[in-house]
Amino acid sequence: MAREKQVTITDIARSLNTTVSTVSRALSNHPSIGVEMKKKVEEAARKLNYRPNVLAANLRRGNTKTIGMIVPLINRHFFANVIAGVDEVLHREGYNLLICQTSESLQREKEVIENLIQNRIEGIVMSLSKESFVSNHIKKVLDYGIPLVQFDRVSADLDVNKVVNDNFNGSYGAVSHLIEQGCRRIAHFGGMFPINIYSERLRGYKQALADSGLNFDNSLIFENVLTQEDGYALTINLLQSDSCPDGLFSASDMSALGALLAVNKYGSTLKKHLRIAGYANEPFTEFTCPSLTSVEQHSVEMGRAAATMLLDEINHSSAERIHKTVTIPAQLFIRNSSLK
Amino acid sequence: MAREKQVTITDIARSLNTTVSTVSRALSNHPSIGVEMKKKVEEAARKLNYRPNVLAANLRRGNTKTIGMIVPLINRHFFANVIAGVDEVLHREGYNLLICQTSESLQREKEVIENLIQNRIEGIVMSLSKESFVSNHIKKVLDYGIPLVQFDRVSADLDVNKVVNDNFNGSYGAVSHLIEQGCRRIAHFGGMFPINIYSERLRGYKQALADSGLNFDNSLIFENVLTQEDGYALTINLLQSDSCPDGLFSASDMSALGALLAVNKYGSTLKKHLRIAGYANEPFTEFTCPSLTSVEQHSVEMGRAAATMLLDEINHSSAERIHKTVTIPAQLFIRNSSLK
DNA sequence: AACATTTACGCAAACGTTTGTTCTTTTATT
DNA sequence: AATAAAAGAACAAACGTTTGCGTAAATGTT
Repeated sequence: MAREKQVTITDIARSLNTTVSTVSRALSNHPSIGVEMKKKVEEAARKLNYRPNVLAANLRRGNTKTIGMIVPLINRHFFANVIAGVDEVLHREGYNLLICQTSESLQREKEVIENLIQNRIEGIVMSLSKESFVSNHIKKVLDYGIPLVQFDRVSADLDVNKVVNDNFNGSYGAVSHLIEQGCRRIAHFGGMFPINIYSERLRGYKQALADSGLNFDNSLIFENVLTQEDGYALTINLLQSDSCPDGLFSASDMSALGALLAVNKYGSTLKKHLRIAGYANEPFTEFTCPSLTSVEQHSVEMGRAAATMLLDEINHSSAERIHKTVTIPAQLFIRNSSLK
Repeated sequence: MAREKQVTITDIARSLNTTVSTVSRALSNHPSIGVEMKKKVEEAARKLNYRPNVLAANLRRGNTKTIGMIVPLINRHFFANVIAGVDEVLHREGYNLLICQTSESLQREKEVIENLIQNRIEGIVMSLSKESFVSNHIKKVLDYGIPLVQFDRVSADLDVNKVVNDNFNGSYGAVSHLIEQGCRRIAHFGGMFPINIYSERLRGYKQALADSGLNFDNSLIFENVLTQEDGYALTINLLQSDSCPDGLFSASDMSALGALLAVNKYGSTLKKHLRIAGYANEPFTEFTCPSLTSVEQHSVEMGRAAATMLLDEINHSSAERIHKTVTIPAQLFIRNSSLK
């Protein structure tokens, strides 16, 4: 508000008895300005403590060098790492990153999208909130001609650039591993199945069972068990039931952790055991007792890939582009929780 | 680049045979515009798929509603949480957050500061990189009249708003706890001592020893032992020495974890034991074997406090302000690693 | 009925740049 | 020495808003 008068190129021009156009070109090292004039301008700029106003520049030339990023929660390990990957390649190319979090709310997602458009960001990389089953608000981005790449939680019904973890194979590998370890009744703690990542993990789970000739028991599949608490409570139930499973593949490390703690606490007294595998390879999985088998998603790499795709679309904006889906391989980290 | 012609208030004005000023005021619900005109403008805006160009608006009215945030690493648990806290209060007040990471490089820190100034952010909340022992580049921010609040790693020699964890008391409490548990020779794994947080933790450590009448052994203090690897290697050395300590207070959970793993592996064969406490209360501390005693820093709360201070300075910009330091209490989480 | 006030809107300048065009001076070409 | 070309710099418009001021018509006051 009470910002003291900015010093502008007009001030520089006046101090040198020249014009703004000359100063502007001098500062951007334009060839048609003499080397002597450039020196003088640079010195005057320094002396006056001048800072270019990039708002004005952006307005004039019609591009902000910034791209918008939308994540459900900024401080989740996974998202923070994707952000880091995105920032890495974007910063290298001179772009700024405007980061917004939706807090898993569709309403907020709509708001931040509007906000980003109005801020004239040049592209968006985003992951959907848990409530985002519709995609009208995403279409607005496309209608406005803004390059978009979705990552992780993506819109199944939208033809846009996407980068996703190979949830199917990640899941398939984890479940196959449990089977190899002797599991015959494997439970699955999933997320909300309409969301692509969770449906894919479920699909991988089913396929692995099928390919091993194990029959599939719907009563062993649980939707929306993603937290430590839910995993803990549900596992206690399972351990007490007569048809207790002997393995668990969880779509979330948190609920896998809950399960692990439940087994630690009640397993021996109930004479039941569960071999467990989780998903996401959260930092703690290495240190639990026993250590937790999990699937690494290479989140930083996902961020890099997303940013690279976006930049590519921004730079080679051939009218109608073909939208690709980049799949980042999943990697199973076998630890003690799943071993015999 | 090939951005299709923007639709502007000029287009709206033309479509209604009125002027841009009327449209502008109508859109911002100015009282001197008739209700009927407002309706027409809003409808035309919707019909034309108009989005205000906030760049232009910002340029004109001389304020961007965005503040800059500078962190060493965006995907560290601690920083990600502070960011979340900052974003929470800033978003609530209608501000955008431009986040930059320095990757612990002073050079990058200088660059992003310049960049933020040039983007005319209205304030900065930042934590220093590990290389930032000088503060000329920070002074530029102040010289330019930009409200600044530093958090966590702050400049000792600068009179600015700060919010810091109570590192002294956090450390003091942890060491006192170790002493209560019977430790008599307590080692300290520290960071780089010129950095305020690490010097404070060292100070708390020394004070706790002194207050318990324990004598202080310089050979038990180690600078810059912050990683799991360093903690692990160093602890093995300690376990093998004849003057092995019986306790360890680490300024980092990572090196505390390394120590814990080293003790797990070699403690029994070497017939040595260490009670351990770390700092930061990283998510994994709860799940290690044994679980790791640590000090919680309330990172989200730090972020909220920092943002609140910043907003306060922005809004009540009385020419010369008194700069405060807000101290967030530390909280000791006692777990098994430190118990007898 | 004459004037004052209010309501609703138009005019034009300003924010700080960038950039196409024009103009003057210097240097090269013949 | 006359002319063409190149170099260096100035002019002015434009980017899309906001906002102070002016003004016509409508309403209120006496």
